[in-house]
Amino acid sequence: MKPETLHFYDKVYEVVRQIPYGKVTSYGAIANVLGAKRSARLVGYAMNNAHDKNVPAHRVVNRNGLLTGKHHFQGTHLMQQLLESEGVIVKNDQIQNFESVFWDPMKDF
DNA sequence: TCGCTGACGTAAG
DNA sequence: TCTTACGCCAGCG
Repeated sequence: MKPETLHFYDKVYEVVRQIPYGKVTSYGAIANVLGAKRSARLVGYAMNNAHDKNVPAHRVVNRNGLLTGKHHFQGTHLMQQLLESEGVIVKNDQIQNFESVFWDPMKDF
């Protein structure tokens, strides 16, 4: 399901909400699903607004599995805490076993 | 209304 | 192999 009538940001929110428990994905993967591989930035920037959108932004990391957006969370390690509570191992802002917990949005579409 | 900025990713030098 | 530059779109001074 890919609502193309919505704005790019809204599309991002839709995809992020599809991320299952205990899984994570990358900005680039989301951008790719939206058909704009080069718009990975927008995905990240969209997350900035996602704070008020009921979106699990903590499940979205960059391509390296790095928690680049953790600064935007309340607590210093809130993002890490959330991920770990879901079974995702995080160390030094870096997701361990990234390939194991990585969820490809393409599969759901 | 115009311009700057912002959770990334890829290509090229 | 490492560093630099560019593209994408929306929100907010």
